Amino acid sequence: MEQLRSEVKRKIANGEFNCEKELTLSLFSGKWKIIIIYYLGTEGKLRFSEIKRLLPKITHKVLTTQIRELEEDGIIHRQVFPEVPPRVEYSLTELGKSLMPIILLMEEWGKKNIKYYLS
Amino acid sequence: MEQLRSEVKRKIANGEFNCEKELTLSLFSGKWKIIIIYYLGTEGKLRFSEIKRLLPKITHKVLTTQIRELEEDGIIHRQVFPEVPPRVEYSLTELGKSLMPIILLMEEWGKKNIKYYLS
DNA sequence: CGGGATCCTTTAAGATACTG
DNA sequence: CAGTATCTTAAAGGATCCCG
Repeated sequence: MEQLRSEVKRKIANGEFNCEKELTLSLFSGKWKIIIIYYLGTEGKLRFSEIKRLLPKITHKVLTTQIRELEEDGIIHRQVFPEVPPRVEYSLTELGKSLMPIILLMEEWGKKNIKYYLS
Repeated sequence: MEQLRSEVKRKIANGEFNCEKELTLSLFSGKWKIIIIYYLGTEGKLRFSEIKRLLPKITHKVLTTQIRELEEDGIIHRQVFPEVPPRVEYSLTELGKSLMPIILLMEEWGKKNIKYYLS
């Protein structure tokens, strides 16, 4: 993997994590990150506008930020096609793909236990 | 389980979750929550001051807040012993215990992949 | 189409002091 | 010992506008 210039790296360097699970959790910490990773994991690759369509309530700028951070953390890969208008496709890196079991477990837990939070 | 008056419940009611994994993730979302749940999961039960000792950098007030939210979300149980000075013991509820596999998977992922974020 | 810059608002977290 | 109240700070998120 190429060199990362990520927040995670900075937090490790500054001793801001108490343990490794906090590192993992920090990768999901952003209002839309887990669902972006999930969609890329199930769809394979998606264009910027396709992700945007899947998340109608996210704003353009926020999607850009979330994607950029995931990229800096080595979770997603960005491929630019030099066309006009530009086309950009996103996909999970191998590291990103390895997060899928965690996400699926969270999905499963949520489906099973949401009943405790209803009404 | 007794009635919950939690943030999660409110977010469900307001349609703030896109999917069930976001519900699950929200339970961990607080700077110290995952490690508090983890310690209670491994230690069984802990007093307020014991948790505080395990997390030297947390402030008194923030610990109170994190604990209170976890309690409202049905993740931890609070038992007060009517003594002077007061003694309060915290432990995971069954719902809280069921989160442990997710946390352990995150811990494992972090230990395995932290190398990508070092140097 | 995808992205960056600026400004504003909201929320979480931290500091501090006080209480039964 | 455990908890509450108030104030301040910092960061995330969101609105809007402009650009190749």
